Formats: sequence, C-alpha cells, structure tokens
Amino acid sequence: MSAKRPTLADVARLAGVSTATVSYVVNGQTHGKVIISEETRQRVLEGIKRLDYQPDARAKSLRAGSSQLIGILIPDMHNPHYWEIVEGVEEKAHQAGYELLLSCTSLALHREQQAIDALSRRRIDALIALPSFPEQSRELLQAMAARNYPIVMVGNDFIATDTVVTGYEAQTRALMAHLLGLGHLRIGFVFGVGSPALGVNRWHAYVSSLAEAGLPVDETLVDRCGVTIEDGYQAARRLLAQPQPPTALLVVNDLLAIGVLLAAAEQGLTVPDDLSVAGFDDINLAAYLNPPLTTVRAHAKEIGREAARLAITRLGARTLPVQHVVVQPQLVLRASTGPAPG
Amino acid sequence: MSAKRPTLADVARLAGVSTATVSYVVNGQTHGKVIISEETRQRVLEGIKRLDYQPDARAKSLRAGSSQLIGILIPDMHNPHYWEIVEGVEEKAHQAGYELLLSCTSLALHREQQAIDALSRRRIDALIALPSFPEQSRELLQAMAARNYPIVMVGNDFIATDTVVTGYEAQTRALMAHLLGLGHLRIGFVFGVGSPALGVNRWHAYVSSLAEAGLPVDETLVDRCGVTIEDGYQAARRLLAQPQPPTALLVVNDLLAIGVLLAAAEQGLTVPDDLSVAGFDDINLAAYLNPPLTTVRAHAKEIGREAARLAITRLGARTLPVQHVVVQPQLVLRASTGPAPG
DNA sequence: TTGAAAGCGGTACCAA
DNA sequence: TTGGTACCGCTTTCAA
Repeated sequence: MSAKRPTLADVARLAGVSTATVSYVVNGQTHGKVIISEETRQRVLEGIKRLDYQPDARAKSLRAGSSQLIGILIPDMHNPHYWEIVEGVEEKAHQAGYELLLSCTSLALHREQQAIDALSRRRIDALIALPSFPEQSRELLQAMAARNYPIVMVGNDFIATDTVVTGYEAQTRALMAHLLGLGHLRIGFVFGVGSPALGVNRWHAYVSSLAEAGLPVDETLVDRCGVTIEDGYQAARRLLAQPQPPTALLVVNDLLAIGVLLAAAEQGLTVPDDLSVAGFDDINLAAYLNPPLTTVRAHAKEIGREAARLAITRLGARTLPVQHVVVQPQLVLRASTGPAPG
Repeated sequence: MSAKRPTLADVARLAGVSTATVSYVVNGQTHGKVIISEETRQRVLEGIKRLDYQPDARAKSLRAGSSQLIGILIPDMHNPHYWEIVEGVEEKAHQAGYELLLSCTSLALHREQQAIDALSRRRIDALIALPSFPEQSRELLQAMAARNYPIVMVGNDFIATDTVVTGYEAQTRALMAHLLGLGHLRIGFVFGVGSPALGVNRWHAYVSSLAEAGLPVDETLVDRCGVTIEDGYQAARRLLAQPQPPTALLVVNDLLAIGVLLAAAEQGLTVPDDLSVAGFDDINLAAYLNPPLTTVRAHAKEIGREAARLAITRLGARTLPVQHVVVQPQLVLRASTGPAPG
C-alpha cells in the first residue's frame, strides 16, 4: 500500500547500472545511435517491468525543456462546435506525440486571463487560442509570444502570429442571398454571443447584405441574447410574438437554433413554411434536427487540424514567416429554409 | 524576442535577495507566519512585476510533491452528458485550487490505457475515472491506487475505491412502468453503447421489467448500434421499417434519441401519437428537442461535483474509509411519450 | 528576517 | 558501452 513511486535511481539500483544508462534505455536511443548493449538493455527493461516504473513527466519536462503539451483555450464547453475543433487538434497533436491541455473560459474575461496564465505556468510548448475577448487578452497573449511561446490564434488575428480563420462573412452573404432569393423581406437575427468579438463577422455581413438589398436593419427583428439554448428559445419567442414577426431567422450558431426551432413549433409555426431558420457552424446534430437545419459549415475539425499543424510546424521552425490559413466554410442547404410565406 | 523566461533566481538578483526570499513572498507566507519584512516584500514584488515572472508549475510540482492537478478520464467527447459531469468536477476542483487534466478515450481500449498511463506519468494528484472498459482497465487502475493515487470511479465500482454511482436501474424500471402503464406492449430498445459495461444497468432493468410484465424480450425490437446520432438514426430506421414495429422506444441515451426522433419524423410518424421515445441522461438539449424528450435525468453536474468532492476529501485524508455516493436519477416526463396507438 | 544549500526526478555532457 | 555529475526551477530545512 502507498508504495513510493519508483524512480530512475530505483531501476538503476535494481539493474546494477547508472541512472544515465536507464535513461538511455527508456528513451530508446540517443541521437539515433543505439549505444547500449542488448544485454544491459534487457536487464534494465526487466527492472522497469519489475518495478512498474513510469518516468515522471514533470522532471523530464523540466530538464528536457519541453513538456510535449499543447494548450488549447476554448470559450465555452457547451457548444459542440468547439469540441469538434478540439477533436481536430487532438488528432494531429497525438500523431506528433503531443498531449492536450484544455482550458474552457466559460466566456468570462477573468477566467480567460486566468486560464492563459495557468497554461503559461504549466510551460506548455504551444498555445492554440480561441479567445472570447481577443482585445482584452491581447496583451497577455503578446507577452507569451514574446517569451517564445508559439501561439496559434483561431478565428481572429488580433496578434501577429500564426492564425487560422474562417471566411464566415462571404458565406453569411451567400446565406442572405439564399433567403432574399426566396422572397424573404423580414429577416431577423438571433444574435447570442458571449462576447462581441465572437460574432462580428456574421453581423457585418448581415447588415451589409440587407443594405445591398435596399432593406433597413430593423432592430425589432434582432435579438441580442445569451449563449444557451434557452436564450435562443426565449429570443425566438420574443421575436415571433411581435405583431410583425420575421419570416426568416438567422441564428448566430446551430446550438441556439435548437431553441429557436422549438419556439417556432410551440407557436404553431411550421418550419420552413411559416418561418425559415438558418444557423452557423454545422455542428454534428444540425442535420438531425427536425427539420434538418440549413447552416454554414465551418469545417470545425479541419480548423482544429490546421491549428495543430501550424503549432507543430512552428515548434520545429521558430523563424518561419507567420502563417495564415483560411478554412473556407460552406453553405449547407437543408429543410429549415424555404420560400417566404404569403 | 525570444526572451528567456525569468526564474526565481532572476527575480532574486534583481531584488538583491536570495531565491528563498522570493519563494517566500511568492507563496505569501510559510506555515501561516509572515516572515518577510514589508520592505523586502515590496522590493521582490516589484521585481516580479518588472520581469513578469511566472513560477514554473513543473518545478514547483516536482519539488513540492503535488501537481494540483486532478485527472479526469471520460469515454467520449461527443456526448454532452460527459461534459456536464466535467463541468461539475471543474467547479469543485477550481474552488479547491485544483486544475483539471482531461482525457478522452474515444471509446477505444488502447486509448483508455494510454490515457491512464499518461495521466499517471504527469503525476496528477488524483484521478476521476469514467472508464469505458472498467474490467480491462482494472489492473492499471489498481496499480495506480496501490501507488497511493486517490481514484474516484464514476458509474461503476470495479475497483475498491471511492465511487459515485447512479441508480439507473430503478429509474429504468420506473420508465418501463410508465410506458407499460400507457399500454405499450412492443417496447424496443436502441442500445448504442461504446462498450458493454456502459449500458448494462439499463439493459438489465429493461429485461427484468419486461419479464415482470409477462412480456418476452423480442430481439427484433432491439438494435445494438454505435454511439453516434447517426447510429441512433439508422437503428430507428431499421426498427421502424419492420412489419411489426415497436410502439415505444427506449434509447440508451439522449444523444442517440435525437437521431431516433428524426427517423420517426421521416417515416411520417408523429411522436408520441404513433411512437413514444424516451432517453437517458437528460442532457441540456433534451428539453428543446421537438418534441421535448422524456428521459431519466442523471444529474450529471451533481455527479461531477460529488466525484470532485470525494477526490479532494481523499487528498486530505488518505486513511478515511472508502466512500460510496449514490446520485439518484429522476424520471422526467415530457412530450415524447404518450399512450400506445390504436 | 534572511540566506545557503540539499534535493525533487530526470537528461545529457564528458570521461572512463 | 557505461558512469559520474551538473543542472532544469523550485521548496524548505537549518543557520546565521
């Protein structure tokens, strides 16, 4: 019970060799040359097995200067969109022998800054950041970058570093064109974001699409709400209860659209006959909603993969010029949008 | 550019004191007694600010013997149910000054064992484990426990340690009673689990409820499928396409129920008039599905909180007798279940 | 009230 | 092919 964890020294003692030798064996080889005799190797391996020795990652990391840890900062663990990004990161990171240290900031500025700090203290090798408050956290991130932490920013380019961004603007326009083409004149927006920075691209495209179509931005058709499904549900209820309700609703992400769909059903509206609904991200379940949701696919997993790729590349080539990757989203038309009623 | 990260020694040099002194002020006080003069303290603080010093968590952990890290192992990051558990753990852990190291095993045995190993090497202070393969991973877990790692098992008690379990059996029975009471005689089961261990409790209760009602287990009403929404969708399609389709469907978790609901809608079936559907877990979005889903609420967040509480308690009292906590689930009746058709 | 120094568990250089 | 050992950055005892 309570046996002390064995160390290199314990193994060395048992095998009758030095700690250096054990270290060599554990790490396979040094600089590509196998320098330990097979006999010694076996003896050491035997000792490792006997003691069930597991190297201490902290010590190794401290001495070796690399933690083999990639930190990732996401805004909110309630939105599957972010998990999908994490999944992509994880896939690539594991392939390259890195593990992930995940931090959720729950859309609170102080939590975000805390998290960045904590990650930095853990001496992660690189950071993949999806900050909720890129402007306010900019300084912290800059400071890390100055310390030679490779940082990949996802979704914005507030600091001069490797980035992967999506082109949501263009696809928001395409979505608006789709809706306008279906004859919708009262297109509302359920704009539930945890921080202003997180939705600007969609908002701008919404406004300018409206303008180009000669339509005003009708603030009675816009609801700035919170980030939960319930928030989306309540927002849609408010919007749809008005004397002049919208005939189509953009929802800032698919998660909120779930609530919107239910609100519509509860008011006796059929989607898309009475109301068209469109989301963003194309989270996994978007295709399984009732009706399946028209949305803009972000390619979340690919975003994650790209981010990891950039981080890992940077780790091996600090002086490479800054890289910018754009993962182009894609309009996915499903059954939740249709011709304007009437 | 590329500035080396400052260490205690750098701060000490700048402030003209020893590293010990810096360590004292960084940690506030030693053993409750403030022993550093205010003047020195200020000088050190000044140096810390100037250099933007951040202690190295690895070194601290190595020397101090505690990583302030609680590891948590979950089967699958696609199921919100697990995230809700993580949320509960995080809440309590943070309160107590611990951070979380999260590992998803993607329902693969080798990934699970890898993850346990990795967590162990990182020298987490405690492990909260939701293993997908409790039997196969038992030995590994036992080995950790023997090394004095506090382990909290969630959802099963395959090793003798602190546990938190849910009483899904009883509530599955209650759910079956509800359905039987509504006149359903052909109750099917969409049984999509990543590993046998993950669903036994529900399965057993299903079988015995049927038996008690004098009904046979009709294997044509049971579909053992995968764990994704798509799997649930396909399973429901198969089940409903039969000549003698079920009139009610138990779905092993709410996530799969999403797919089931869509499959039903596509076949032109109205839920609950033509088909009753019930899930498990009561994930957040269950209440927002169309129709809102009857389910068994696991109280996921509470499970997480309890697990964290157990772990933290254990950290402070190694010799306490083993604790077992039961978080009682609760039947939540919503609109997806109703009287048997006909 | 402060400092010197011995480690925590590894890695890797230099010698043997 | 192997061993001795300095050191990674921090904590903590013991002395001053």
